[in-house]
Amino acid sequence: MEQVTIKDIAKLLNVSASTVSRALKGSPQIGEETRKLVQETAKRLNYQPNKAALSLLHFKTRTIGVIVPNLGYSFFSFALQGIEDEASERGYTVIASQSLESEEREVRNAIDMKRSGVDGVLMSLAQYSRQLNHLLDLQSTMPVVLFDRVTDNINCSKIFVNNIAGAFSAVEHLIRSGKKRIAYLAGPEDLLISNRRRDGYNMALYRHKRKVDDSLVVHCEFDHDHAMKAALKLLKGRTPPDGIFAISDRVAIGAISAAKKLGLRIPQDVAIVGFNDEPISSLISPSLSSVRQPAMEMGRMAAKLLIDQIESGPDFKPVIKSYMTKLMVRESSKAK
Amino acid sequence: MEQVTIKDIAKLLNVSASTVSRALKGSPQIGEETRKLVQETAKRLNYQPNKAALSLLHFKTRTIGVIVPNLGYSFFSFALQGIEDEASERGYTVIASQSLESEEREVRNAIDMKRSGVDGVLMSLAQYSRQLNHLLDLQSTMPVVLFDRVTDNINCSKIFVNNIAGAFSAVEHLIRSGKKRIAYLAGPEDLLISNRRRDGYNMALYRHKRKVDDSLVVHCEFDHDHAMKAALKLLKGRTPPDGIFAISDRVAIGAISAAKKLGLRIPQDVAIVGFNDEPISSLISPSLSSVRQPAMEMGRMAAKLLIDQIESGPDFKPVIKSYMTKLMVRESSKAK
DNA sequence: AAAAAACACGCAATCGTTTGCGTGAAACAG
DNA sequence: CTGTTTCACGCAAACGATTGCGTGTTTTTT
Repeated sequence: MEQVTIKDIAKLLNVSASTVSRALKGSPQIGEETRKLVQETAKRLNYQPNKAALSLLHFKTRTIGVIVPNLGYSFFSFALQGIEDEASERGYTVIASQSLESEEREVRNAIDMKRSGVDGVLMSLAQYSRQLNHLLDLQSTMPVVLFDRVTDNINCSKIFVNNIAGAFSAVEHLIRSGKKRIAYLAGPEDLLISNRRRDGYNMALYRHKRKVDDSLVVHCEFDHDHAMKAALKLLKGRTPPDGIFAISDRVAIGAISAAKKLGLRIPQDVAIVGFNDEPISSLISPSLSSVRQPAMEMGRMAAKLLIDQIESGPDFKPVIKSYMTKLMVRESSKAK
Repeated sequence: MEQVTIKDIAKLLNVSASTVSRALKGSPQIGEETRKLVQETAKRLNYQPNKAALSLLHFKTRTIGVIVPNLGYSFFSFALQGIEDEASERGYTVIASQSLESEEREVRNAIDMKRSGVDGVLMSLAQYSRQLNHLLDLQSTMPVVLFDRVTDNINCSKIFVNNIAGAFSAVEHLIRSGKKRIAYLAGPEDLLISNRRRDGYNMALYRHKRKVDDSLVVHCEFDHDHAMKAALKLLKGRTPPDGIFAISDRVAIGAISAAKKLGLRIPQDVAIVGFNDEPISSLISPSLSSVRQPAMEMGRMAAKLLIDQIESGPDFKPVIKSYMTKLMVRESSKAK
């Protein structure tokens, strides 16, 4: 019931607490017999070192914090899975929280993390995070690693996918399916991943000698309603697109809604490709083509980098790591 | 940078650590002047009490654990939001983990929680949890509260929706829409929420003087493929249903896929109603009718009960609380 | 003016674990 | 037989915060 302490073992075996502590760590200072006896007793009593005592001693909690926009986005819940796996293997505990795309909440979460005494924080920025003071503040106290929604304005380890290549593959696929006017349904104007994907979009057009038409790039927020309105505006224009590349699956689904509302056939009249490959995307109708990211793997790597940095001291230099995406072609963009 | 301790303040003001501690808590034992001086200095230096030291002293970590099947299910990510809000307000930290519907993982998570020294655990059972030893074990050490996926075999506080009434409203709605043969696409055989919803299903049929046909109740797992196969079997039977009530939205979406595969019109040939009201349900086509649960509120209440119990000692008696659902009627079941 | 009460604060132990230093006993060398 | 290592372990301090008890000073009471 109550936790077994080192003192309990010491009393039981008539040795001192120091001896027990050293025996458990296999210190050569302790005799063979005593060591075995202690180790066996510890196992028998199911001894678990008291975390609070260790924290107090080492100023380390062996806990990492995770702040993501929304765990309901399956990209993040998969990433969290990878984070938990890596952390658990290395003896760390994870505390996770959601910013719900709100900067205020993100700041509050960051403060909470600091107060909880985590050893480091893993973060994916909220859509509206502009002030990065809370991040800088956090970083002055402990290691911080960014993943997925990163920013150039912070110098730290970062994990993300090759957004340029991912967008390139999606747009090239639309071009090869015979689409002539391809739009990009982008995220907020200064969101890095949105602009990187725009670079990929532009590159694909350039490579295939299409001219870039800025009126085909429309910014919207990550929710369904904004996305649908933005798509409606595009599709009702004078020269509507016949292909849409969307920054996320949720935005792509907004575009599908818009197309259906206008009576357009997908993919004949307008083909649509999303990003993230949410599980739901293969289930809706028409099933949605999407760019898949290795979410779990990215989460695991982010956690690995963070823990490496925590354990390696201050002379750790930031690592930037990008992953390749994979285009999943489905009905929403299939050439007949 | 480094955390300010009570000793730093003491040294700075030339008083003892005891005085600082007492002054910060407003003890009457300390003189007016000293108290104010200490409190101001503490604020100025941004003093934060060291959690590890407090844990060591009180055997409390002010941390609660959460184990849910999958944070990618929006019900759980919403519930987690409520949990985090309540916990944060009361000065608790939350560590969350996912069982991914696997009992083995659930057990591992429970062990991790115990080792992390949480003060209590909030849990929603994995689909396949049968052995409840890990739960009993956990409960022998600390308070445990179950929510949503509960079981009768553990005596503790529980939070869930009125599954009977929720199912009743869904099935009654199908009956009133003129459907004659209504099937129930259930979850695993011995899952409590599945059986409660079946009770509601039966009640609605009984109330409207329909006879219950056991061949219309089919069990399946919570993923899309199992659901689709089960629905196909139902719909290809000799006397197929013209209405389907599914245990979850994901299962309902499986049923929609099945219906589309068979060329059936929704809702004319077969109407479909799900459970959980995931955000995606209103976006797909046809939009899915669903029974909504107040997820955030439930999470908040579960956290409140858990923390109450943690803080109230061993004479706490379990509280069972159920919430009402709300039927959201959409295209998949709309009577023309 | 002496005794008693009130006040304001410090000392030291405590929680569990680690670790530098010290110590008694056995083993060994000369 | 004495001096020096080596071995195997214990003592005590430290990490930060709390709290019962003690103590010196001031104020009040008689």
